[in-house]
Amino acid sequence: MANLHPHNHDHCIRTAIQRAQTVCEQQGVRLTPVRRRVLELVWQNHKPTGAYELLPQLAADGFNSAPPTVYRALDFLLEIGLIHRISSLNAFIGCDHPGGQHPTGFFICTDCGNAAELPAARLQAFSAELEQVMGVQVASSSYELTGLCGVCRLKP
Amino acid sequence: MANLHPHNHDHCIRTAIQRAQTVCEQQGVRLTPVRRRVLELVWQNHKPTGAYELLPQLAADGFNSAPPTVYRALDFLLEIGLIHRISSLNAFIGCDHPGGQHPTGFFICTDCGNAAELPAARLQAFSAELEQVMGVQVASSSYELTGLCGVCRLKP
DNA sequence: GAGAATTAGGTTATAATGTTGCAATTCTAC
DNA sequence: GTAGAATTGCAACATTATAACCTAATTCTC
Repeated sequence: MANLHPHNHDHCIRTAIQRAQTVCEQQGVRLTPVRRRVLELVWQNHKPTGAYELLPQLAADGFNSAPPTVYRALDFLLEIGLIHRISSLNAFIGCDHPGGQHPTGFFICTDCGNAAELPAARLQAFSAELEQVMGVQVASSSYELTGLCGVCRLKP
Repeated sequence: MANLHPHNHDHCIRTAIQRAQTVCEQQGVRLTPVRRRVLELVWQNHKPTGAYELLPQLAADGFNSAPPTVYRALDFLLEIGLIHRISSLNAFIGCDHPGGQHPTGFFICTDCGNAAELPAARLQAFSAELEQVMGVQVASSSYELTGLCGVCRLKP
């Protein structure tokens, strides 16, 4: 729930970038300037962010800013698990704990707009339970919840 | 898993429409010709169906077929829980067990394209578990899984 | 049953989101 | 340093969804 509460924002971004670099080195892929900048922007917004919101932000930095540029960067980041896509919002958000492939899951507060990643272990367990019960073989999954977060539910 | 296996298709559609009529009467809303036809088409396709796929199908029946017509009908059907929206596919599919509001959840086979609704009770339980653990209040939820269904995973 | 209020549908245009195809450039490995 | 691969630039286009405004149908109230 860390990201539903106030916190040191710059720190978030910096560590996210550092982790990204590590992951990219490990996987032998390139964190190019556009890709890095897109990742920074996604973390900077710190809320689910649409691809088209990133375009002007990229342009402001002197980067090329046509849709394919952003989508290619986002696809790359999705691919190696540095961000997630929240399809009910057509939006993207930084991954809390990149490194391995894990199921996507978010709670999205309808009041403040923040999104908190769901505990991967529980998602994994539930997915396994469903595989069992339904006799299927799960390849990917995404769970999206909306409602009021711990902070907003206590507001007047 | 009923709808991942061969079955009497016309029967599906007929019962879906009958249930829809009941639900609409109960809720005091109108199942107008366009709405009914859209629901029939969604069931007829029997796979997640995009709004724009419905347009020519509606046109063939002599109905008006502009995007707003279809979206209005789909919104109505969503509202009263007769269909679900699968946002990772931008598609719609008939609800197995309409009547009450319940969490949306589907397993989508990447091979045959069929979608099976997840057991609502388990979704409900998992959602409650997450509410507890995360201290949030859930208003809606949608779980979308992909992979191989029981039939397709046994194919060569 | 007349008239007001509500709900539903028709029509046109446009917004928002995402993709394709190809040429130019940059990087990597040898 | 050169061939091949990966990345980016660019222009056009495809898909999905909504806004705005008006007309028609239905329901409600008296």
